[in-house]
Amino acid sequence: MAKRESNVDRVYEALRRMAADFSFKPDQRLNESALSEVLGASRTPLREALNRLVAEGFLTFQINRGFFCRPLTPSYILDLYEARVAIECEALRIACQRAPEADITAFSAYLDRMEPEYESATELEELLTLDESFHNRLVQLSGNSELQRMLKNLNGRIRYIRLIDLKRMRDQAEGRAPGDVSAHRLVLQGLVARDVEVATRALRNHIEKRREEATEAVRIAFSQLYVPDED
Amino acid sequence: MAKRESNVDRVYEALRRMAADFSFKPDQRLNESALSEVLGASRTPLREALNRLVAEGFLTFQINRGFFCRPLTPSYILDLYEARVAIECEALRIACQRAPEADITAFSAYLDRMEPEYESATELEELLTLDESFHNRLVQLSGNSELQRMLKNLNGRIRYIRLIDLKRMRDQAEGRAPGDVSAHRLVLQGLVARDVEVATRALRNHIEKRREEATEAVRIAFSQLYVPDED
DNA sequence: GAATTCAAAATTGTATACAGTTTGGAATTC
DNA sequence: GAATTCCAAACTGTATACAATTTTGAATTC
Repeated sequence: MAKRESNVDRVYEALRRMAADFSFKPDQRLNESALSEVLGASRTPLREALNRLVAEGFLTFQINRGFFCRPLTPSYILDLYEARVAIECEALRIACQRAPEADITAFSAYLDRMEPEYESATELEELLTLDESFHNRLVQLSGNSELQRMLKNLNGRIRYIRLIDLKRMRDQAEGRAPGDVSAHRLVLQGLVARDVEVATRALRNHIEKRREEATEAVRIAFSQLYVPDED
Repeated sequence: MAKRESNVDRVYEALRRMAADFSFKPDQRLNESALSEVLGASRTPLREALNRLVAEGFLTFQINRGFFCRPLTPSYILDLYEARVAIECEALRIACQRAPEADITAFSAYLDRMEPEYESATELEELLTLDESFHNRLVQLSGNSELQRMLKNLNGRIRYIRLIDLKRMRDQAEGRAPGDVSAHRLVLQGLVARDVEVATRALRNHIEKRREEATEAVRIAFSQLYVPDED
């Protein structure tokens, strides 16, 4: 009965969540002693986890000054979404070319099964998890572990941005945030036909549309957040 | 006079090099005490560096059993090269669409300047560095830091494979390993014309051709390396 | 002689101590 | 009162010690 999760893993997960949610303010310096107390671990495992997060792009590091929360700028958001396009469209291309017919059928069935959940989801977190799940499964169809790893990393860093976006959508459209079901259907249609051009065009359009909305949503959220702090 | 490099950075670089060169055997378990002695640092900074390398995909980790060298399988090589296609082709697409004319001109001049070096390079390391440099600069033209980060990571993990490939090429073709100058020129032509389709097709073909050669080279190198070890 | 048990040795996991560096603010200067 | 100096407090960097876990191999069993 070997332990499944190490203490470092636990600390890492907690920190990743805090970094993704911006529980730390952008550019904030992280105090190791305070964090180790909050997380119930000494500085040794804490720093191991922090080093992982730096390598993954969640945090930054300066010698003798420690670890910092990453700032959230429009160009950073653009970079992340463009990277998503790169990863997902290439995965989709590969899937069109060589995913087994059975896997595509299963993917199609998955989308059918999820559609009602999409339509009825009320929690933003739930909606986001469903959306992420669609994209993760799409990349899984490529059978490429590196692309999956990269998408997982991007999703982790983009999650908070998407929540801001979804929140704004819901606030605007009396309580309904769109689930992108139709956009996902378009991608699936291209995949089923194994038409690389049609499928990737649909996916690219979908992600880029989301990027524009998210950038705008973050801009608005920040303009409301960073009101004059001076006295 | 702030120090530029921390001890962890130094240890990290040394370990990354060892991992990339497969100074560790595939799947080998790394002994922390032995490594810390070799690298002249205690286990605390050593483990911080090892955690970074796990996050970057150079090593793997098992709880209570420590750090392991990553095995080098054909499907792993395929994954890495496919990820390169994803990153580089999307970067090229972005560059075609919005790189400043001046940057493209400078890139073209760079290729002109490098061509003689390519032709005269004798060391494999030198040739490889020149080739990596071309691809890095190409992705820089996109202005996307995430894509640059991802390519840097992939290049680090793929370097040893490319060396095996170049070595085999040179051995086969009496002392001349091809510098891919003409393939690079084709990509540049597409970029100068800002023709996304032409440019990305040339780049994709180039990388995929390299992948096939590299996979074969590694297969041969390993069949010679892993001769019957039993007695 | 193959499988099993078990304890010693080796190895990893982490708290802690302390050295080295940075930070913040009081004292000083102009 | 703005700028500068300097020192104490806070914080990071890392060696080390020891606890927890895994590995190894000798002894034992069938």
